Amino acid sequence: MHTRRLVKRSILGSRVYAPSPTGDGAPLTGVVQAVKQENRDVSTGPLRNVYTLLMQDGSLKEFSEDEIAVGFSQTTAKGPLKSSLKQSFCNGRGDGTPHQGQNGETNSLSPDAVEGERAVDGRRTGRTLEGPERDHTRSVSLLDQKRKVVSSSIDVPHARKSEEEVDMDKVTAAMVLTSLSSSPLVRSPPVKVSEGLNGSWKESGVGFTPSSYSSSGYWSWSGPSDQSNPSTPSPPLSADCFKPFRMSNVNGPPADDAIDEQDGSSLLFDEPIPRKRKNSMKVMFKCLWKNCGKVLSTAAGIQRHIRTVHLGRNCDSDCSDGEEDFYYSEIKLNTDSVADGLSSLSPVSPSVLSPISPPHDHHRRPPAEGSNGTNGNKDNHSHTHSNSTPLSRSAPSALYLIHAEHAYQATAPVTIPFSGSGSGPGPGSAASGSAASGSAASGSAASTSFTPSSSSTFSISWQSPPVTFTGTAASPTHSRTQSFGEQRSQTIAVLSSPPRATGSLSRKSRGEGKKCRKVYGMENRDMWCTACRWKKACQRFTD
DNA sequence: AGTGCCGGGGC
DNA sequence: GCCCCGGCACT
Repeated sequence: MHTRRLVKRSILGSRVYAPSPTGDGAPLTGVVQAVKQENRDVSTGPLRNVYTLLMQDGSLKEFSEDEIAVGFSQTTAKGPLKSSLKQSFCNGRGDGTPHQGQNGETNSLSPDAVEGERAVDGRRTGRTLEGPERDHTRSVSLLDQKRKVVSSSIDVPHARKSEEEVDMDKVTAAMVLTSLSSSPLVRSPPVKVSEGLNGSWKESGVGFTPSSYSSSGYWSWSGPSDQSNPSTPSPPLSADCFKPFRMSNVNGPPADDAIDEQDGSSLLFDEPIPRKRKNSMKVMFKCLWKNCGKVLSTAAGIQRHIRTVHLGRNCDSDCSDGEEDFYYSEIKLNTDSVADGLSSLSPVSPSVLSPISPPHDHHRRPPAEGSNGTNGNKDNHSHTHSNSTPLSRSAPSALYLIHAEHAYQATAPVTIPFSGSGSGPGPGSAASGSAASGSAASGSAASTSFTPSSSSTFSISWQSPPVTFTGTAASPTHSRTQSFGEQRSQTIAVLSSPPRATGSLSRKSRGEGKKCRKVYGMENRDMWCTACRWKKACQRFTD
């Protein structure tokens, strides 16, 4: 039913026979390029459709509906031509169902109808590109005109589009618009799709014709209802096909920017939107710029971000030299499994995911101990502090937005090392690093960062130097099984909680060096440093 | 148990 | 600020 209606209203692109201007009786073949109505302002008399035909010689001529030999509307249909068309069309549909006479209006009237169909489509799409200016103006007018033509001369319900169809129209339009503007690479394949489409889709009962957008102003295709069927031929992605829509943009349903921001990334796949959505895959683009980590859903967006924010270029993408490409990476997400992917994506950094190793006392003080800042070990303190700074800077900004739940975990020393290149060992080695913590004199260096395996792109560089932290004493295995959120919280606690917030629990381990007591003994207590005498941290033999 | 040292109190 | 001490953590 559906396709039949669509076919009914297919006018543009149809090959018709027109009377020879010389009047010698030899008909000329032309392709309908536009339809308009005459006598529009005349209240009396019926409206008359005038068809602009692209003749074989390339010229454009206008003919009234009475003049051309085609089954348009209710006008005359030349017997043999009509029957020929009808026959071929029925064959094309593959259902043999008898059709109403006006069905033939869409199709070529030439004897080689089947071939003609493709030829017409190919020509039509080609034509729309060959004369941009002309086609632009024409396309704009076509939409309006066609709407009227349909309503006035063809008995077709106006409101044929379901909401799903409208949505699909938007999706398709968005997809095409983005494909046109994002990457030239995606242009070529869709053309092939379109070419094959003219055969296969029609044969499967799908009528994708220019008129399908005429009644509503949207481009659309009317395919099988189950768009999700992977085996379903792709909807027309041809840039050629959609160029008129883009140029005309009468109703302008899709906003370019909005689409670019939302679905543009999807066009990096050579897959139609429906299939991609079925896979629930989403591509995000992460800014790799230091201190940034911004994640956007579109390449254009991230490029714009990099260009404007990091490269300091305010110009449009035209003046881009492609340098932005080096500063972002693509992240593929399974939107099903990563339900909170977006929320967790930005904050997650290798530092967050680093394994935690318990403190060891081969050193009198773990390097991070200096964060206490009360033992007079200024070097340690400042060192740790300076280490934390790059971490903070290099971490995604969203890190600071994480609320530190489970802050209580940040009660014991922990080392959170990670490699700056982000190429550190994966989860498995993280576990090994934790296991080796007992013997790792430089445990922080031996420990490894935890790179989430869910996405390979997490291994991108975060431009952070190795750093040792004092923080949570959760067991290594715990940290391995933690959810990202927990790990984030843990890191936040590390970054934000005062070193001594938990009092004695964060008490630094006892120094192993000689102290006044040992050196001088109880007998010579007067020789002790003041701190030792006062049972404070020795200030003479600091380690 | 010995030791380091934090927190606190008295002066 | 000086001095001392209780008490905890660690070895």
